[in-house]
Amino acid sequence: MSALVTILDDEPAIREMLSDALAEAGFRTMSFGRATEFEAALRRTTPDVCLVDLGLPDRDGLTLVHRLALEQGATVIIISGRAQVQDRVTGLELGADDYIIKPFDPAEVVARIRARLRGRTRSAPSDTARFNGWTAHFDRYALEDETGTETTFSHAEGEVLRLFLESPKRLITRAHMQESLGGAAGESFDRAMDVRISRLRTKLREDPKTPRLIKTIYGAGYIFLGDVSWS
Amino acid sequence: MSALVTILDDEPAIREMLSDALAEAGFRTMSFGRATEFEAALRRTTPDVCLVDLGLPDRDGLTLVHRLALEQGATVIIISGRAQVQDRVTGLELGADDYIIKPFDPAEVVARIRARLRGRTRSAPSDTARFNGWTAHFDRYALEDETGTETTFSHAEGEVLRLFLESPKRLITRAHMQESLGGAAGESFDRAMDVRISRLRTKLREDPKTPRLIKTIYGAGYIFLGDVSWS
DNA sequence: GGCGGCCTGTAGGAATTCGTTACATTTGGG
DNA sequence: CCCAAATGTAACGAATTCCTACAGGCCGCC
Repeated sequence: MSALVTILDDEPAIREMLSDALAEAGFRTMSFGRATEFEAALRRTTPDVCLVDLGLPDRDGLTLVHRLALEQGATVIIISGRAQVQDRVTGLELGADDYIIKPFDPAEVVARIRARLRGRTRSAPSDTARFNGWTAHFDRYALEDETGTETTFSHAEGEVLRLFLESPKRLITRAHMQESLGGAAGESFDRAMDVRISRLRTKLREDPKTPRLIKTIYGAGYIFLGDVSWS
Repeated sequence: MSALVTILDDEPAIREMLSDALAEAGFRTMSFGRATEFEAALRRTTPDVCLVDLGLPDRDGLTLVHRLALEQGATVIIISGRAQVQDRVTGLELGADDYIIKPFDPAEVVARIRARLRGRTRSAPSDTARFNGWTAHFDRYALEDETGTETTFSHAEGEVLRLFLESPKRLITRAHMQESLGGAAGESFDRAMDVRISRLRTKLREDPKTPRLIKTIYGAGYIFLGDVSWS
């Protein structure tokens, strides 16, 4: 599945230029002219990379970047006409992953997006993860207690657990989850996901009232708390 | 443990400028003027980030970048005087994580290194705020008492609380709040905000008669009193 | 083939979140 | 002091999510 890149810029010409170049490079794209539209879309899906113009009419761009990058853990590339070094430094320190100055060449934007996507999967694929006293062995579908007791989990449960462990402390939208789990565009596949998560919560011995590891964000998705280390 | 950054550049002045700036920023540094020295050092240590100048006397820089980035999995930032778009694109496509053009500002180099190190852990850093005996844990949606007792708050309540904590002791107009909370269309969204604040006040155990933290400014908006410190 | 067990999606009711409505209360101007 | 506008809050209801069955499918075993 190709990566999803969002474009947030108030100038239609720039949106079009970017989305053409990105589509030709093989990315899926979504364009927005206003921050509010963009934020509405974020409730339904999780982009792999967000291109954000700082000069927005309806919102302070830097605040948006901060929330995207630090609160939600998204990958953010700022595209801005402000070329001062100080602008770039503050943008990057607020959590942006890259900073591109207008006017730009679409080819460079594509190359920088690819660099960000590449860095994500560089770590060697491994199939055991430790988190908060638990150890998940994906090779033998077993979940190990802190006392060493093992419970097995099914393939479907493992898919959900892996998704959570690969993006801890980040919001995972239902749409993104549905896409990652190969969920056909089923109309009521939501319920199936609910059940998968419910069963996973049971195996993790979560208290339904106060979940410590898998937290529900009403109307948005889920977030996995817990400090994960792969090996 | 601070991160290790290597500098590979044939000009001593640039090496010194970079290593000074990086040391001041809290990194450990190692400088090299020739690729062969650098490669010898690589056999003994693994740097977190490698700064590489392309114009080296004893080796083709791009080949070195390619080997570093793709075969060894290192994080590479190219620093080059070659400013053409095509140079940047090929450098990034050969595996570099970033490309900085000479002349550069050391502050931007530091910011870009930090961005690379930050991107390594996909989990969002914990953001918590302390104020007047309370501790708000936005990552797990919990509000902690001065005695350590925790209450959870919902997503909507968290949005309001975050807005207050980001601008303490400043007037927050209803219009600004409405815009920040995404409520775009609703004309009678005012009531919704009132209710959100009411529920938040209940969780903060505010006495309705004498609010200590969230003060209402009749006809204008709200002010959050209290000394906030983020971490 | 038939039986039983495990996995997994579907269904429907319970529980939660949160905006809306309705009404009480407060504020500030005349 | 009176009134209209602004604000607080309880109660309701729509949307969303959780959970307990239940059914179909797949596999192994007799």
